[in-house]
Amino acid sequence: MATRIPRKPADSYQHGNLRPALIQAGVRLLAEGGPQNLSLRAAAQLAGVSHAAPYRHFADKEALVAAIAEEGFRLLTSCMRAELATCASKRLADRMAALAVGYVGFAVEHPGHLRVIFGGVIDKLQAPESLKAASDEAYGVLRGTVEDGLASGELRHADPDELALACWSLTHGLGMLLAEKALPPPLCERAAARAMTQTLVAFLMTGIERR
Amino acid sequence: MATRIPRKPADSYQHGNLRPALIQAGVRLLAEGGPQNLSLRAAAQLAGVSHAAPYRHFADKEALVAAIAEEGFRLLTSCMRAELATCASKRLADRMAALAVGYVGFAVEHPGHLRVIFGGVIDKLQAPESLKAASDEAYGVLRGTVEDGLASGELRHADPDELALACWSLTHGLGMLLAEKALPPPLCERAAARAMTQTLVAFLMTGIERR
DNA sequence: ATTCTAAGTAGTCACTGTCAACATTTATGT
DNA sequence: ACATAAATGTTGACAGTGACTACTTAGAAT
Repeated sequence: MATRIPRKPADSYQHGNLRPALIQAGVRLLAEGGPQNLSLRAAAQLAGVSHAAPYRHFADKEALVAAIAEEGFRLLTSCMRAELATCASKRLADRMAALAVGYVGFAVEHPGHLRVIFGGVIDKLQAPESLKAASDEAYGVLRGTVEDGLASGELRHADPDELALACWSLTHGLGMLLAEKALPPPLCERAAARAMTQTLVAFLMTGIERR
Repeated sequence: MATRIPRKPADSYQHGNLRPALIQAGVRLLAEGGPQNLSLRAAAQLAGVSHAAPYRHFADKEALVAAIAEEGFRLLTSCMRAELATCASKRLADRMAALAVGYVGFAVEHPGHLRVIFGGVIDKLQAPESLKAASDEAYGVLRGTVEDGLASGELRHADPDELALACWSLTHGLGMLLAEKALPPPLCERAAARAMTQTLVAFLMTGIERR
């Protein structure tokens, strides 16, 4: 249960990889027990270093949380891009479904990151610039796909931000509910979640496609 | 900023209303600073009692959180019911929009409750029975409306749970994003949020209505 | 009026975030 | 090569927090 996060050299004084190891440990603590389960000391212990070592890499706890959030956004972006890449179809509906599958997959497989990003743990108003950039890039993937759909005439004429928000909301809501296990367990299986995501996105797409 | 929560008698030894006062204080702490900002001691201070007084009313911090969650579900249910009640139309699309407006209104005006319910703060697996009941009742409002729509033929033939989940996901996602201020500020205004909710639900309804 | 009980207080312990002082390893300049 | 600086990690300390126990007080019951 309490697997150590390996340090590079066998048992040297220096860890060699402490920063990423702390992030990884933090994510695990988050995923296992929610926001209150995340402590710098516990993360340090998981990484196999002393309780004050984290301060060589993070100014304070908030900085660690921000780093987790940033990694989360990058992960989210890459999950969406990966699904888009494996989507052979050029149809917008299929591409939107792929995007959503990537998003939901991220939510289910990285609940720790998700909680940090959307659980009120970070103060978005005073977040570092790099975090906002990572966030914008994730939204950009969605926004870009919607714009493609508008350009190709597959989407009905409407405010692109409204269309994007509709997809985002649906997908985000489903992802959150799955990650929080607010839905019946069978639905939380990977395959079931994937199928459900495609079904729900199809519902929405029918509503916003050009007729 | 730190308004005291009033006690019944002027300055008596007994508070008289400590339990609800602590819940109220907890909600405020949650809403202001996220899950890590909630502490029993801070709540006690807001209520104007000593640090151990809460233990006369709550077994531990988790019990306070559970009480907040339960109140949250009841609030959510009543917000949805209230909007449904003021909805004159019998059209399913209008009723679903009203439901969503109630849900989103709850999210925006009670972010503290929302975070407790859906922020991984409580362990849903070992939550008290009353909490599950309150949760089921909230879902029941949505589920009931969907069933009405199926019965009246306004909804296309599909699994009612899938249809309900589509509405729930969209609404929940929008509510979460608004509550977390992940969307541009103008959208977080009450009127703007209401309009956006109606727009997005209309998108979805077009997709799941019978044609 | 006396007594009983619910409600609040004080004190304590373990854990957490944070900082400062010290130690060790690695990198750098000559 | 060697001395020295910078980076990284450790130890120890302090205040704030959750949680528990023992004590005190207000208010109701008899």
